Amino acid sequence: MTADETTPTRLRQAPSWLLGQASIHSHRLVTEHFTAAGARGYHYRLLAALQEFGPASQATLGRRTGVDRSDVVAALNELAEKKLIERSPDPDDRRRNIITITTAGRDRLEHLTGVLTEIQDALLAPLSAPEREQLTALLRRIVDHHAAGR
Amino acid sequence: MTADETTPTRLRQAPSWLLGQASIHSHRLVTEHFTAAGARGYHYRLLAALQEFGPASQATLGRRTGVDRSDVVAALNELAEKKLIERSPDPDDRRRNIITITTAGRDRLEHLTGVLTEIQDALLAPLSAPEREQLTALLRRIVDHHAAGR
DNA sequence: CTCTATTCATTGGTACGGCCAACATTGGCT
DNA sequence: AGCCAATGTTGGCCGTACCAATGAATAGAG
Repeated sequence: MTADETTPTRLRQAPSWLLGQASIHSHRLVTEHFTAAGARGYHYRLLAALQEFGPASQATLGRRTGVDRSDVVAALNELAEKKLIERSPDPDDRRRNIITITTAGRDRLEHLTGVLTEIQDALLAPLSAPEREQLTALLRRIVDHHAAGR
Repeated sequence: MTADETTPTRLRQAPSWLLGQASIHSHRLVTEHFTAAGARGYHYRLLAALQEFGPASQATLGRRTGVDRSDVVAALNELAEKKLIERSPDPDDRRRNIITITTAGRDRLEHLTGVLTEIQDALLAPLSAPEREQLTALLRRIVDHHAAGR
């Protein structure tokens, strides 16, 4: 057969490897579905933050979404071109821009959220509902643990 | 407080997000520890495949480790410089190179395997032993599922 | 046995995500 | 007034995953 495609045991055993591989598949799904919808990960993150917490400065958006300040700039430029957000100077602090989501932005976010839901289903296809929750809970604990250290 | 750093609910809920975040932390741990040891992910994968399955062509190595053929070239160049592998032409098929792990390569692999073990511990710190197995099993099923479709 | 398709190593380039350094502007604190 | 911190922005780096194209060489079909 294709013993040619067997993964070394040392790798198969390591959770870090499994995590990475799973993340690759996940990332591929997200990229495929999102690019088909004309978006990418950063866009969704920023739109979601704006929708949930309302207008904010770019720095705050970066903190909420885990996107670097410098990358926020580029992503917002792209979103602004598509009229999904608006950038206006903050009168109370002239260093800042106040970013606002537009109606078109909300619509796009809703649409993308639907896409995201499909993605989760494809990603977790082999797992039952309780197993999915189990996995989510375990992952959340890992993420929280490592996020705690800043 | 820093409601400034709250992640949007839509993201926190998505397993793809959690997977990605966990993978980032995992990747950071791997990178830190490995670069401290003078290696990187690709090196370990290739050495592990050579150790477990013996000498192989570059294409085969790529298939076994999930590394693109073109990236295998670069990684093997680096490993060859450090005398951890040897490249020799295949007399039976002059298109191929036969890659062999050296004694130094085996030593390095053992050392890196130790490093990897430490990494797993840091990564899974918040989980109990049975929880770690649970997570590993769930991840494995996801990875296998998506790897099946090539 | 020839012709075609496939495989191989290699080069070079793309995309995306995470990250860092620097800079000028502006605000807060004392 | 003076210093430190925060902000937006530019420009860059790295790692990982990819894809396209090339020339050499082999395998398979006829």
